[in-house]
Order: sequence, then structure tokens, then C-alpha cells
Amino acid sequence: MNETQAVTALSALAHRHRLQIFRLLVVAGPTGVPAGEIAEAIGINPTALTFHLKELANADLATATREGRYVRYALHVDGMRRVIRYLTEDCCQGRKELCGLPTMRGRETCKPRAARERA
Amino acid sequence: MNETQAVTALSALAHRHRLQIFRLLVVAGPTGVPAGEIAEAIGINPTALTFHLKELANADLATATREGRYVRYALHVDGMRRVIRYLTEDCCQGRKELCGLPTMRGRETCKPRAARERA
DNA sequence: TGATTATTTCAATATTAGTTGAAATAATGA
DNA sequence: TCATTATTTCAACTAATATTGAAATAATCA
Repeated sequence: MNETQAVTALSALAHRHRLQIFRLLVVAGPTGVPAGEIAEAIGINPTALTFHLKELANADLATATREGRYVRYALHVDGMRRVIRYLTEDCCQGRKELCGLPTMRGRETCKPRAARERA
Repeated sequence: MNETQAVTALSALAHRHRLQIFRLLVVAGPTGVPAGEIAEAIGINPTALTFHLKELANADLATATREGRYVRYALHVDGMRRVIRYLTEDCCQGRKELCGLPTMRGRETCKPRAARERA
């Protein structure tokens, strides 16, 4: 993940409705949710919904799959993980006790990148 | 953390220079970095720097402490952790294998909130 | 095929966020 | 106190984002 991609992802999340949509997709998991159901849950009109879903998809945080006349949107898990990693990378120079950050798949998020890459 | 706070934090991060500043503070850890040093590292003018630092501080992602004529900015670790938690809460309905999310201080980020709170 | 439902596109408008330079405030040291 | 360095404030300007309604496209079903 590079800086531009990270800014795109964070911008996508930095909006009330898109954040609501994102969290809905996070909870829903890989099965996803049809657009119409999202619209109803969030309470916005179809034009706005399409606009916001596109922002999320463009930011690699969601995927779209057509199913007949519905389009089902799902969380793009890797996209989500990449942003978080980008934010927390190299934190506190690896002194985990200073930031209490989580571990990511067994590797310390908080370990300096160089050390992680040697491992 | 509520929705508004999360949007504020994500908006603060959703800018090239602020993201650079944030990551600088993440690496620096609790010691922080004087404003002037940040300006030099990022390469922006003092007015812009103040503007962006204020956004980060206002979003609870950074703190400012005056030290003589310098002002030292540091990462606000709890703020950072709260946004990440807000984003990943209740993911995949607790089926961690679906999202490969990190654990947060021993508690599964990916476990449903209700289950976490019972624990 | 024609009616219906779901989603997307387009263009106009409205809103919010970012940049700039000049001037103000804060602290230090000669 | 006066000169110097550090940071912040202010106001004008510029640029990027979001919202809206009407119309188009996609797919299903009678």
C-alpha cells in the first residue's frame, strides 16, 4: 500500500454514510449485502448510495457482484487490513508496550518493519 | 468512540501531508517531535503545518506540549486505537478466519461485541 | 413484448476543505 | 529591552466533494 492508496481509502471512510456502509459490510462479512438492503439500512437515496459505494469500491474496501437484478456489495478484507497496517507500521519504534497495538497474524504490528522483514 | 468522532479522525488522516505527519508521530512514539522538525521532514510552510497539526489534535490523534519556544507534538495512542477498533468492530460476525484481523490486547477484535463484553 | 424493480449515469448546484501571505503572539538570549 | 526564532492567527482565495433530480441501463416476470 502506498501513500496515495492510503489517502484514498481513508477519504472513502471519512464520511458519515460511507462509514455506516463500511461497518455494515464489516459485520456482514464475505457474503455481502445487496445495494437495496444497504440503502434501506442507511436511509439514503439510490443516487447517493451508488456514489458512496463507488468510493468504497474504488478505495479497494468493497467489491461489487451482480446477482440477477441485484448488486451485492461485500467488504474487501485485504483492503481494510492494508490501511490499518499502513497506519500502525513501525509504531513506537517497536516498543509495543508504549502503544498497546494489536498483533497481525502473529507478526507484531508494532515491530519495526526491518525486524519484521528479517523474520 | 461514536460515529462523529470516527469521521473526524478518519478525515484528519485522509490527507497526504497529515498522513505523513501521523506516520512520523507513530514511529516517533510518546516522545513526540517539535513542530519545526515536522515541518522540515514533510516540507510544508508553517501556516499549513499548524493547520494540519490542529486537525490531528482536534481528532484526538495527536497532543501538543509547549517546551520553551518549541511545541512538541506526539501521537495520541488511544485515539489511534479507538479508530481502528471502531472500524473493525464485530467483523465477520466473529468468524475470525474470514477476515484475518489482529487481536487487540488479547481480546479478539473480530469477536462480536456482545461476546467481548460478556468476557 | 411491455410493465416492474434495481441500480447507475449525468449535469447542475451546493457545501466543505485546503492554500497563501501578511501580521500577531510566545519565548529566548544578547 | 531589542533582535531573533518558533508557532499561530486571520482573511481572501482556490479547489475538491457531496447532493439533487431526471433520465438511462439491466434484469426479471406477467
